[in-house]
Amino acid sequence: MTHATERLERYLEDELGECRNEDIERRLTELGTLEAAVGSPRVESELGVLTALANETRYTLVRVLVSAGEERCVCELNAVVDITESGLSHALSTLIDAGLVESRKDGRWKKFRATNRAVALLTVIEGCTA
Amino acid sequence: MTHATERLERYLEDELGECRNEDIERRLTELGTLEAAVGSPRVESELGVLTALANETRYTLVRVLVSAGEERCVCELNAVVDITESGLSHALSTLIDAGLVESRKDGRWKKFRATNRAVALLTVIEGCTA
DNA sequence: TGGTCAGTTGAGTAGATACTCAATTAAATG
DNA sequence: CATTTAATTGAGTATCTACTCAACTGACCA
Repeated sequence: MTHATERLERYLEDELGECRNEDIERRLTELGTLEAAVGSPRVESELGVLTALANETRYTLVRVLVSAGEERCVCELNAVVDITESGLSHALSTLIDAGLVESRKDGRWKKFRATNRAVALLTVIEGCTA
Repeated sequence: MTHATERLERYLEDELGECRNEDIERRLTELGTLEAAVGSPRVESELGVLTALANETRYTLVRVLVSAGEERCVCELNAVVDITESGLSHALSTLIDAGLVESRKDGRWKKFRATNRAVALLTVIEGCTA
């Protein structure tokens, strides 16, 4: 029995008054169920969205696009983040992969707009953060 | 005039038909307003929450605590993430700093529970992710 | 059709991050 | 009071990430 399981055993003794092997196994199963409640490809996708947003440059871009409420050209976005053209392109591509922005070619310019997903997320984040 | 501003000038010429200096300045101001719409300490706090969630270990912990719906002991959480006791403690401390979990000492055990903020965020993330 | 321009791509790198290990704290217990 | 135990802290490190630079693609225009 591992160190961690021994500790869980002592904890269950405290909580339940006694602790048989089946009590430990039941609790471990229960915890495993909570963890696996949603499929792992889904968690991967959720983590992808979170990591895309969890960066000052990208978060600023999404915020600007969401509050603009309409599409903006790369050359306009270049004015709001202190980064090279190349870095901006990398950032926007990450955001597209995460489904947070969409893009469209317009003549010689390329325009980006926030997706519904981005709007929903930013609304809640702003709403529930102190 | 910088390279970036020259490009914005050409873009505005395309968009507006003509472009005087005041047109460029107006657009730059408008973009700056979008960016600064919310104070920077607030953005910092939002980014803090996002970076806390944007990690597989911590995201799993929050998900387990949210779906458990009640407090869980460190020794139980140890069973759902493949990490040392020390690593788990670091992770939980990051989550507390971000206001995503709360803790309480109970005898010799320490119990953690998800905050309302965590519940709200996870609900939206799960809801709007494919 | 050669040049310019908007934007992308990929390699390289400095700095950030997520762990582990070892030492430590603080509480319960004998 | 000494020991055990739950959990934390801090230092060290391997890995990851966000950027820059340089080279490139493809569209537009002279």
